[in-house]
Amino acid sequence: MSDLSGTARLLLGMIHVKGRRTGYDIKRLVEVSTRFFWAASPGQIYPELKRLESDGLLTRAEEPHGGRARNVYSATGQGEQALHEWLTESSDPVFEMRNEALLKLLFADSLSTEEQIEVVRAMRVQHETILDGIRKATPPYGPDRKFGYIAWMHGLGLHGWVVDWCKQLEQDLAEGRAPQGLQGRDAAQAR
Amino acid sequence: MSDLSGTARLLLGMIHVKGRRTGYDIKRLVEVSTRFFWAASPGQIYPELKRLESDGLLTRAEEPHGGRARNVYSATGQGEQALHEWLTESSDPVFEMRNEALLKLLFADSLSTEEQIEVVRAMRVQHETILDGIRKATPPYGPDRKFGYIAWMHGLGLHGWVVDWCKQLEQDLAEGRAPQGLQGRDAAQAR
DNA sequence: ATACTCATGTAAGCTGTTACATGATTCT
DNA sequence: AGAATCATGTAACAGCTTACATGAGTAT
Repeated sequence: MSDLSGTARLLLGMIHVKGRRTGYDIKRLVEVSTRFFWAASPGQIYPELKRLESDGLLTRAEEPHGGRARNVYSATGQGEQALHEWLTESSDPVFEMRNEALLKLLFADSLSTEEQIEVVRAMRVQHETILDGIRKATPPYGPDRKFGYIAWMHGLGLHGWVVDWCKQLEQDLAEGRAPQGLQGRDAAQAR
Repeated sequence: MSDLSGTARLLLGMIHVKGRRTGYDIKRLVEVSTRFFWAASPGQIYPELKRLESDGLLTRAEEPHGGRARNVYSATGQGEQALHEWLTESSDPVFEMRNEALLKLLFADSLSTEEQIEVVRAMRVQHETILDGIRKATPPYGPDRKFGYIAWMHGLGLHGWVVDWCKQLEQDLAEGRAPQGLQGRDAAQAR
């Protein structure tokens, strides 16, 4: 299994697909691309870049812009190798979710119908906001970056699905209909 | 905003919908229900139960079973109130995801087609496994626990969607077809 | 007898966020 | 002149997992 930290995977991957970058570049890239499925804060990015340099996976070039310091990192052969090992390793990938709206929903039986609908509405709005964030980040990926586009489409599809699910539930709750209506639809869909 | 910790929300909610429980009960409930969207380990559950007791949100009853210690926790009025406040508060709920397979996919352009397909396959298998876990936990929720059923259906639908998405992508990659085929389908779906 | 489940907890350590600190450059 | 952006970092803290430790009851 790969001994790269989560942040290291992100950094090596970013530098691999985007070319030599500064910590600040990567911070911005994360904000518009991986944020919703692999977050990283500056407090992690900068120290991890240093660590990867001292481990020989990255090299650093000082390229100040005027009097402003600037460290541009590139992958070494060892770094590229570590990246490829991680990408092709067969241990199961991390998948974690923290979904507070869904947790509220799980405990929502004793709420009033209005309060229940409000929980679902908040959940929908949240995923609509994420959807907007993804749409804004229209991937500049050409034919050489097919997978940037694929990952982007995945985000649209996934959060779009959730938004539709919420809308359906909001309707069912508002019309006092038991969400058995969901049963047929989703059971078939989820098979 | 609620000052309850993430684990506190889970514990109060569980005790609210399931009635008085031990830490061990809750640990098992988490394993079969919230695990995939709100995890909690024993190392968090036991200390947090104590904390909630000393904060007056839970009461503890010692009910040893033979020589085996057993602490059964119930919600106090204050605890129920804190739960209701959390459920109805309007600050945006936590939503976080960590999806390593998707991160790999984002960086997969330089892999061979076989390696690319393997990444997607691993992703699919992972969500199929989660789907199995959810299905096994068939919710015993009656008409008084409608939302247990709703949350369960959400899990089936969501992970089912991902599995279908992976299958489609696997096919497209295997057939050398550019996943433009996805474009029409998902763009419409995601609207 | 042995293994599994019930039951409770602690300690070490890793990961990650938030907030802060600093200062230069560029845009309005 | 002032605000926003570029650019790098640190320190304190919160959250969570893993591994360990302990022991009683129950099923095979």
